[in-house]
Amino acid sequence: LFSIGELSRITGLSVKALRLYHDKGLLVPARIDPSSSYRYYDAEAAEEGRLIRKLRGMEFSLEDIKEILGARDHEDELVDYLEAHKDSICAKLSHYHAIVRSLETVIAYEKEARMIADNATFEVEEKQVENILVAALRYQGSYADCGKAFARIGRRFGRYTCGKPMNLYYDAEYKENDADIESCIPVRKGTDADGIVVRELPGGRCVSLIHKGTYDELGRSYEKIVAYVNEHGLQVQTPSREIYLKGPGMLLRGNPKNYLTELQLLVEE
Amino acid sequence: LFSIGELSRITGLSVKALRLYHDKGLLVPARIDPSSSYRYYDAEAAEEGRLIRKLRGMEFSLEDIKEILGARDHEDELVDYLEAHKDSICAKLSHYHAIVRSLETVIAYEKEARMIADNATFEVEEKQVENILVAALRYQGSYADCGKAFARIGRRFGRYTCGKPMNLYYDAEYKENDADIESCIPVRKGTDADGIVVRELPGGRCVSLIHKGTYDELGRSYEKIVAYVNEHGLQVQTPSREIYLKGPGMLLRGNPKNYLTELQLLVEE
DNA sequence: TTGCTCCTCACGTCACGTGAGGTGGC
DNA sequence: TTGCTCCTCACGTCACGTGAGGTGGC
Repeated sequence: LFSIGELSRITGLSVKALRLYHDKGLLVPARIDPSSSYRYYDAEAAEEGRLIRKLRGMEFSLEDIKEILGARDHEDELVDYLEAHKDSICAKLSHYHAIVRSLETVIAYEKEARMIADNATFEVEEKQVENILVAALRYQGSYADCGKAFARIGRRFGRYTCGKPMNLYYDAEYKENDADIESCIPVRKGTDADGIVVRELPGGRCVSLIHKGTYDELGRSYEKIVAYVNEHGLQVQTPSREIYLKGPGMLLRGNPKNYLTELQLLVEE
Repeated sequence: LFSIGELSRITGLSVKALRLYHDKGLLVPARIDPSSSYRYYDAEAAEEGRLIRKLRGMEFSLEDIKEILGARDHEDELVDYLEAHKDSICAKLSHYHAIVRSLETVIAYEKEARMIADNATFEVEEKQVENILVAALRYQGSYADCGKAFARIGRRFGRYTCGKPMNLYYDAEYKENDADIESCIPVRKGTDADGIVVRELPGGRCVSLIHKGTYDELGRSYEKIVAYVNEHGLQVQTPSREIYLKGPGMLLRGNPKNYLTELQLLVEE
């Protein structure tokens, strides 16, 4: 016969657990010393204990285990238990998969933003931009409306997106309200749907400046980029672009001081 | 301002949860009516609530969430939290994967046994058996020793096994002790190791009987098969084979009355 | 008065872990 | 006496859910 401590070492179950299993009638000692109340277990209990440990390792509840031990002899029932349990574990698996995927998305977004911030000069630069395919929604409104627009595009084209969201501004000057805005998200493919147009934005020579900070302060960066354009006698095309490299994420809002926005003015070659 | 019920509907969090979050300082009402103690929340709280719900959906603990909300502005910290959490979820994923795999193994074993039982006639039959590659351990001992032998082979060749374990008996008559036994498990491939020999068992014409029940009762089935052999004037080869189609599984012992054991006597063509 | 929303305790869940305080034999 | 193993409460964990019993305004 084994004392509780010995059984614990044999089975790998804690003494506390063994006492609990006794209380619950899962694993009952062969003998209990009447004077000391010491529990003594037999070899069969050791086997049972090992089995219980395996089942606990598979996250069966104590209640389930009791049923399984009780239904020892009826194998169809056992298989049903196992299958039901397998299904519930599979459900957890896909749940955790989904969590990992969204965590990875968020982490990748943050790391990319860090990369961009580390490599940016925050000075006006000239560069070539490629043609890009986007899903686009054009409307009259204020900057504040673009959140809803991006959400709407995201819902339709979420699985095809392949770049940062951007706004195109068609007005020559800044307008608080009733601005002519086109909100775009780059996509790999897609067809027009729900008022959203899939089209190719033409690339070309462009003047670019990455702005770091809140959107309120964008004006200063616009000043800088316009000054550059004038200084170099460049001919600016409409629309201008604002690319939201890092903004309030889908999950975390982040610190607005770290928001990154690229201003792009396409110019005549 | 929203009442707690309204906020609950907006955020999808239960009223009980919202009260708890208030107690824990996670989501504090904008105003508390002094006379009625009613909680009133503002629009910002609604945003917070939605965020908390997302984070809870990702199985962050309330404590984690408090830290995350507190570290809102320090993005490196946030990313660290997310990555740590991702790692812990990935650990769970692989744990659950392992559980599903072992459940599937057990379920498949039970279902196969059911299939065999359903298709078996439990009468003596003649058939051809193929050559099979096995990992084999030969020893002098009693039937009771074969459990250890199979365990030892399983440890070495577990990943290559592709069939039911079997014993070969080299003695002409039954011996309780000091029997000459070879315990084998079919394998896809493998090389000799640890005293275990990988070799090909020759096939051929054989007389077979599937025995249902405990091992104690095997004698009766042996009687039956020997009677058949004699009746048909067949020449039996040594060793005889016992194939354990269904026995005490690795997890569940099952009902010994449902154990299935195939007796095979190879005979001269 | 009835129905609705809100309130505050207090207790339950699940499988133990963590003491506290005590016993019994070497 | 000290150290070890065992015992029995009682309480904590985590994020709520489930009442019970009561309030306040329509």
